[in-house]
Amino acid sequence: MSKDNVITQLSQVFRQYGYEGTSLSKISEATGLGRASLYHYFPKGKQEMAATVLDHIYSALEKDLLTPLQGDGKPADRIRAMCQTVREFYNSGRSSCFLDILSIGDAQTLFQSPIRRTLNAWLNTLTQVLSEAGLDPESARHQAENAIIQIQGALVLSRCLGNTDPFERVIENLPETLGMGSGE
Amino acid sequence: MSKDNVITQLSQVFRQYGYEGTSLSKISEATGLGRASLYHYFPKGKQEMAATVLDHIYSALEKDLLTPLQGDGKPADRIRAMCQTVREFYNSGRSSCFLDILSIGDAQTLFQSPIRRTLNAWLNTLTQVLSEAGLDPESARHQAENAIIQIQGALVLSRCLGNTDPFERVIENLPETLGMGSGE
DNA sequence: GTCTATAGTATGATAGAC
DNA sequence: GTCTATCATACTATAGAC
Repeated sequence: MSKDNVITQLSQVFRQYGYEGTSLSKISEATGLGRASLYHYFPKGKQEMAATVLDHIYSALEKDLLTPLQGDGKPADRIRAMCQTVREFYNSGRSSCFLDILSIGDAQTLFQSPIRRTLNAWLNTLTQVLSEAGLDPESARHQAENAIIQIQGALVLSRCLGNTDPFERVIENLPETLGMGSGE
Repeated sequence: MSKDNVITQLSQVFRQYGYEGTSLSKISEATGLGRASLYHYFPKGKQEMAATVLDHIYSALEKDLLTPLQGDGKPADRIRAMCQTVREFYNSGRSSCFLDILSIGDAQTLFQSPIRRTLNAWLNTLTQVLSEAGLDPESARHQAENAIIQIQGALVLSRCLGNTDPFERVIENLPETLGMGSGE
């Protein structure tokens, strides 16, 4: 069992149950490893597991979202590509966001710096793209925030209702919401 | 110590720590009651405590939000009143939403029906008001969803960033986002 | 109505065999 | 690298005194 494989399984448990709701027993069951075996990969225990997950999230964000967003296509095309990646990442609205989940309770204090780092990276990159598309700095920043607000809100609504329609609709309409319906 | 008083304290703990992150010790500390004393008010224990909180949320929503929304003023005025109530309820973005928090992990299964009941009541009432304002049924429903999506998303963003600005901005702009800037 | 005491279980973590 | 066995602690919940 490779560490990357373990982290992937780990992530799904944390994202579903949250930090305090995730027990080593649940992780043990999900990975097939005994509770004690997990300490081979994560000597500092549960806290290190969640921190590692957040680290992987940041890397994935950078690789699959931020780098493409900084590409050289039309801004509108890059935004559309982002929407597709976002849809896949959140499993069409069936999976929650780690940043939402891991910003609750004691986890908020424990992981606020990686959470803010990740969120700010996304916000800043989006702001830059929207600036390139012609928005003034303040509007660009606000629209970047609006995009993430809509994604997060749609995830919450879809989770509460047990229905992916709100998420799908938000993702579908996000490009034109940001003022890039078809052209640049 | 009245039961209503206990419920108020309870709510703050659940909303901050989530269902699994809330221990009877934390509740005991917040209320000043011994762990065992809590069973006098809630014989079925922790699960009944959270269920009671959700029940209170529903009542508060109905009384402070839905009834005013169904009043006889202009739709735009009623929406603006809702925004002010929402701002107070979420403590200007410093407090999380119970529906977000209690839809995670095992709590999702335990409380999905009161959560959906509450959310649908809000959505349906908002849809009705937006219909009165002249929107066709489909648009009214979508705009109602959009309002709640923006509120929930802004709460998540503000919580993650430790900054109430996004929430404040969303609430400020919500009326015009819904197409009722100043007039009808 | 609130308490002390405690039962029974689950938790995160460690030691050490293989 | 994975395991069994175990520790110390925290948890939810209950019994019963006052």
